[in-house]
Amino acid sequence: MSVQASVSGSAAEGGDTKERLLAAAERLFAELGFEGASLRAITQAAGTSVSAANYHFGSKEALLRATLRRRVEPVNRLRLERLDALEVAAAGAPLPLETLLDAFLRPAFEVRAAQHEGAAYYRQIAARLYSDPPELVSDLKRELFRPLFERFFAALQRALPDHSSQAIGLAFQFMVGTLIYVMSGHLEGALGVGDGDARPSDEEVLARMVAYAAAGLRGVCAA
Amino acid sequence: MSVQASVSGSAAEGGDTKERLLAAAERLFAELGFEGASLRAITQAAGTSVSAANYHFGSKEALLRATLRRRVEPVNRLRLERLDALEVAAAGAPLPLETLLDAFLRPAFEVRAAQHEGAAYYRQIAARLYSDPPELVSDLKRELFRPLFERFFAALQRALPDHSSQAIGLAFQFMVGTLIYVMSGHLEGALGVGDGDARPSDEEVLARMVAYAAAGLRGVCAA
DNA sequence: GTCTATATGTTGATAGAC
DNA sequence: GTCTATCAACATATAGAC
Repeated sequence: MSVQASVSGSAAEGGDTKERLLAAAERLFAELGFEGASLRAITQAAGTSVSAANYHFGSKEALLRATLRRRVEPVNRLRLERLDALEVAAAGAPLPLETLLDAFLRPAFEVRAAQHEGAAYYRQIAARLYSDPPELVSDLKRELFRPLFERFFAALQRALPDHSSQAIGLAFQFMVGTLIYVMSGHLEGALGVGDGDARPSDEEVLARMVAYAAAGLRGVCAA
Repeated sequence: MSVQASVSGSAAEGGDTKERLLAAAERLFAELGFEGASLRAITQAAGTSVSAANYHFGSKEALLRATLRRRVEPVNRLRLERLDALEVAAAGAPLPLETLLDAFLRPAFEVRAAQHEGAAYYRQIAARLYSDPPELVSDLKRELFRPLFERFFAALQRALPDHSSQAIGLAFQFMVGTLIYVMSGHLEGALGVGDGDARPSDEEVLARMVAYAAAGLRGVCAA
């Protein structure tokens, strides 16, 4: 009965169509951009049809938003879980700056490393949020990042009580810019980073980023 | 003779076709991305035809590279001029870190501010270099940035003699990520930056960036 | 140098069978 | 849910007149 139904048809090949579409869309959007990746190429890579994609997502734009949300949400959830845990443990005391920055930065590296096949494409997803047509993603950006930003901003203000909120806000954005750049894979092939000898590991890059951002945040007021 | 020739034909409307094409392409590539901006839309905005664009640039891809080169080259020229002048004045002594960073960062702001109508679109040009299909721009990136990078990297090593070259290389890339983010206009509309009260001026942002990057570079070794 | 006209392919979305 | 077939619109590039 239901066994026969699940075996018949094209759903039998393992993995449901919706998930295959998300995976293919992620890869092709990352490689070719929103306009460059045609719905036909995506659905062909997913082993399905254009109309199946429109059935599941309604439009190409909605498919883009679904791919972005799928990757960003777990990172931000992890960030907030870490921050919650740290604040509970600190029992009201301000968190050390390095600890706070690590809670914000590390999840991006962890989730990227945890993607099996998506790892190679994950790198460009964050960048797309900042280069694809704003009308497609600005609402999504607000939805995904506003609650996160407010929590970390408040924690930074407690960690740096002598800083103006403008200085903290700017420095926080500076750090976000660095993170997007690194997550987009621009360190690979960057001139002068690990030239000749060893390319730095994720762990090295993260440690340097925390040190750089912490020093930068502390020093940003010496303007 | 030549006067008549210059008056007749469609070149008389002021501003030559090539320049109008570059201006229109810049705007539409910035707004819609490489694939999103059609050659038809660009040539129509420039008041000319598709075949004129292909005559002047050969292909849509070459037109993209020309728009990028047109904006990036003056910035890098200015950077190198400043660095040359500073090193001559220092007569062999290492340059102060803040001075060096200012020479790298300020030209980006200056050139952006100097564009009359291009200013609104300039912001996304740098970002496009880092999100458009790599095969279209990676050679161009190397051509435009390698000589620049080598000069500034050497100057940074002299300014920070106790830092490893890996630490300097990474921190330099961190700063580049911040600059691209800021030049891409993501500060505008960023949550928590100048919310309510005054939005920071270019001069304020630049001063904060120099202070942030200088402190970050000095502190990046405390990993 | 610039145009009109056109060749040739692709796009996103939908209608309707199953 | 997924398919095939089809639509109107649009793409890039070129040919050839002027």
